[in-house]
Amino acid sequence: MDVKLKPSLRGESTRDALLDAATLVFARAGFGSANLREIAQAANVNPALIGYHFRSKEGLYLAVFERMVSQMRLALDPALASLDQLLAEPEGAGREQALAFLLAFVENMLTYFVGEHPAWGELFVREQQSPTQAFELLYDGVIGRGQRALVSLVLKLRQGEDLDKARLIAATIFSQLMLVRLARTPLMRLMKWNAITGPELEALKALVRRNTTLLVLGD
Amino acid sequence: MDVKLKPSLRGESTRDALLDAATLVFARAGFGSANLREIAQAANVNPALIGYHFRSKEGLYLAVFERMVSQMRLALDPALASLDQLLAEPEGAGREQALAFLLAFVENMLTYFVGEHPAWGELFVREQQSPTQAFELLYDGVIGRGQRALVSLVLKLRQGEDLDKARLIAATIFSQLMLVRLARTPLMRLMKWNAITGPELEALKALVRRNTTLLVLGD
DNA sequence: GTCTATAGCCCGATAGAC
DNA sequence: GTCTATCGGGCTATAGAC
Repeated sequence: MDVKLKPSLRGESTRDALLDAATLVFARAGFGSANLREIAQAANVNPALIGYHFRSKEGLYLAVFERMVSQMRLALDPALASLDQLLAEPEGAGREQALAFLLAFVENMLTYFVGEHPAWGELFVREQQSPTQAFELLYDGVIGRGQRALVSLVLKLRQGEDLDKARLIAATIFSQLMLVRLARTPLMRLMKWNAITGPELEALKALVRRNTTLLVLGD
Repeated sequence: MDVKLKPSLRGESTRDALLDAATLVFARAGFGSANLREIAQAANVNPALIGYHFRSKEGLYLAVFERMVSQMRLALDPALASLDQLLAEPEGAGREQALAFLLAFVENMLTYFVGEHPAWGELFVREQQSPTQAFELLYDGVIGRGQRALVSLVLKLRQGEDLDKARLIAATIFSQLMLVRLARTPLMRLMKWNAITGPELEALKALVRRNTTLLVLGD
């Protein structure tokens, strides 16, 4: 009777260990340059188990994104739900709350990708730059939703704005968030920073708040 | 007497063909995933000649960046020279010209990387995201100079501004330019574009002008 | 589910003829 | 300078024992 009661307790833990290690290695090296032996070693797991659990390198890569997207949605979905409430208010009302919401939204994304989950930030950027099959998972799960949220907020704050212009403004706000991931090295040289931890992150948050306010309210 | 008069006419042309092909392949695949046989085939050249002309894959990669940087400087250096003249004017004078210069500068960079040399734009972004030895060539040749130029312009337009804040504003302006390279796919989906050619590039130029003006003059 | 062992492939580099 | 041929190493995937 105890057979199959916990059919995969051991399997689950090696699966998770492989996903953790793969997240880091794929983030650093990208799909093509990542090495399955290295991932297995970092996970303290036999390399052949990758084939057993994920079928192939590509299967492992996609599983990393599936888990990442579902985790991201735990943070994103509640925010989107409260945004829907905000947007339900009549046209002219709630502009102040909309701005506050927008600023909190971008600040949280910055903290999330830079401070809390840098490897996810890397994977996120890599797939946008060189999309693979995993891009669809990302787009359906978080990118598309995030874009629509930003566009809605921009429209709420700029009543009657042209839709294309609102979209471009939203895209600009979004792109700022990747400044740190993308241009990390030149940024650190320019600022004479040795790392991006507490104080540097605070400076970036203040910058992003300022920029976002200007971009969404300006002209 | 005619021996050695043109010591490398044939060699030069295969060298150039290899550099042209390598630029495209490295831009698309990155250093690690690029394939020397594919490069040789695209250049219509025997694969063994890569070793002869560039010693190794890494040698070829660095040669691509050396050529790219020297070409970029042909466009950048005259602009920086005229900027020096502008900056030589007394503190309060020349603000209008400074803004015009800044807008022309970012617009030209956008045209350069998006419309004229997309592969260079790719290589440029890749090295910032994952720096290798080639990053030093880029930084000394163009990135560092470009950063300093942007910071000078920001300071000229915001007299007495805190240096760190001026640097961060300059970095933001710079990051916009990479929006297209970095977030090409999600941007095109959001805007429902099929390609980024004439009209789309014009829309982006207008956006970057607007954003830059707001970012450099705001609050 | 996990392990060992290895098949089979692709890649960068280079020796050596021309 | 260019070509053919190949070496040696590293990679993913998998067969088969436990």
